[in-house]
Amino acid sequence: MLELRLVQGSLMKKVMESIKDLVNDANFDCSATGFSLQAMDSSHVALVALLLRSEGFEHYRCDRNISMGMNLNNMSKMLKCAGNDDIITIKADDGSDTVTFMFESPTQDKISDFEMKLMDIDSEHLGIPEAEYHAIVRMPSAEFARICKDLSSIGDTVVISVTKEGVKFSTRGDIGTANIVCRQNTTVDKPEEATIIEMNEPVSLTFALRYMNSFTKATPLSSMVTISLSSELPVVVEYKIAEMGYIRFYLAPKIEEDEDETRP
Amino acid sequence: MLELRLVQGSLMKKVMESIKDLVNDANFDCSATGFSLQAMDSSHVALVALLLRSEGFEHYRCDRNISMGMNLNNMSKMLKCAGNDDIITIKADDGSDTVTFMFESPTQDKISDFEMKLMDIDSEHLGIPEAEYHAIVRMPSAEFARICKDLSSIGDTVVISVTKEGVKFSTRGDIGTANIVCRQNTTVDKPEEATIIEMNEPVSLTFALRYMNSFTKATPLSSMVTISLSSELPVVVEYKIAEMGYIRFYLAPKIEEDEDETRP
DNA sequence: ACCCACAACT
DNA sequence: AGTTGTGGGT
Repeated sequence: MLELRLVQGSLMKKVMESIKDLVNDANFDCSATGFSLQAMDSSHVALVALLLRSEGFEHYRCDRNISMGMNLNNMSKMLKCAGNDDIITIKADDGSDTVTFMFESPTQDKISDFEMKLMDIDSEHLGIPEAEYHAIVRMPSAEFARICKDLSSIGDTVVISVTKEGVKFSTRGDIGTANIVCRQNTTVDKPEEATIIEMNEPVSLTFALRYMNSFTKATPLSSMVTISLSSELPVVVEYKIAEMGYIRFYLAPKIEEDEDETRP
Repeated sequence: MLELRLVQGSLMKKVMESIKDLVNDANFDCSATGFSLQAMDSSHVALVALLLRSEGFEHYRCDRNISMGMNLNNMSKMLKCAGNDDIITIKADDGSDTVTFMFESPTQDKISDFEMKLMDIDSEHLGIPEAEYHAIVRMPSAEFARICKDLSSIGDTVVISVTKEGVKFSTRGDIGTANIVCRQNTTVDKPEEATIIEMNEPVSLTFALRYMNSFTKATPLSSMVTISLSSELPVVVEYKIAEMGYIRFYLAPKIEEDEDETRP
């Protein structure tokens, strides 16, 4: 028996909106620890890891670990039927092949329940090792989203370079080039606008903007984003979910090509 | 000679927006009683009945009963040219095959007139008998609209079931099922949020959501909607138009199919 | 009710 | 990538 009650239902709605464009089907794993998901995007390039800790729920009952395969598009359709102020409860009976989403309006005058078929999805659950990163950039999530969007109108990839002065986002395309530099600034009075760089050694890596732009769908979940970079490691783009956990996106860097790609 | 002057012109605009998606051409009937319309939707499944009583107009002159056939899309185009605060006057000369819409801006600084060709439309005017209904649900129109919209993302039809506890809207589709229950609640201090159920006997009927969603286009006309249900009778979805009359939509229930539709 | 932003479609 | 339509916020 599984029963998770989340008073701030809009949070679950936002989580779905963050993931559904990247991943079609995924297993949600429930244990005493919390509600989590790990999945590759449909083209097997990026990886999403979500964690909502049990302590963040108003009620969390999970008798035994279960893995529920869901079509995220369908799940998203149902969650869209919840009001932003609704309380959301996710229920599943043991051995059932369905999951139920229950929405309670704040006044309790409207109670909705939506039942969805679960699916069998085989997914290898990758252990993601904790790693030391060469550089960790923490900046306003809206600013990062704006940068990725802006750069993608010029080029397809972004080079993220971190020095101790700041972080530089660069691209190059048919119509020209673009460089956006964000200086470290720890505005003490406005922590929501700070850009903080922890750097052990300079790093410069190239990523596909298409994926970065998908990741920024999570922007409504947190005002800050953390970007962790190491050469030879996938970048981690993390949005903390207040009081509950995080959503993390992993993306392998592109191997830097020679300047002149046509050279033999 | 016909001359109807309506200071609250936005009301006529809203009326057109409510009907034009459902009905292409219709006769507007004018008599001493008022300005009315009765028409089947283009696929002859639903029926719209509109009444704007003469007393609701600031000036109402209708020398003899006339019926004016109009293309509602074209009429709507013209009415869209009226400002929301404009005074709208509808004029037609005896024997003329045109109708004129005149719009006066609140300051009287701008006077527009639009003339439109009338058309010959043969329509049988159905007498709609007053009926006793098994159940009458009165609820906030915005809530009803939201429910119809939400359910249509899951299924094509809605089962509306009324018991004395409340009214339940259910659907079923490929991705799952949905049930939304609204409890009766007569919040005395907020009559605009009340849900009131008058029930003589329980009733459960099935309707096409496509039509329900068309009906909810009338939501801007009234904060409340009334849904009258009887088995074997068309449902009536009514929006009162303040001080003037109403717009009513009729829709026959779907005959409940056997559980197993493939049975011989 | 109007304006802005995000999402889907071309 | 641009445009149009829809949904949410002020």
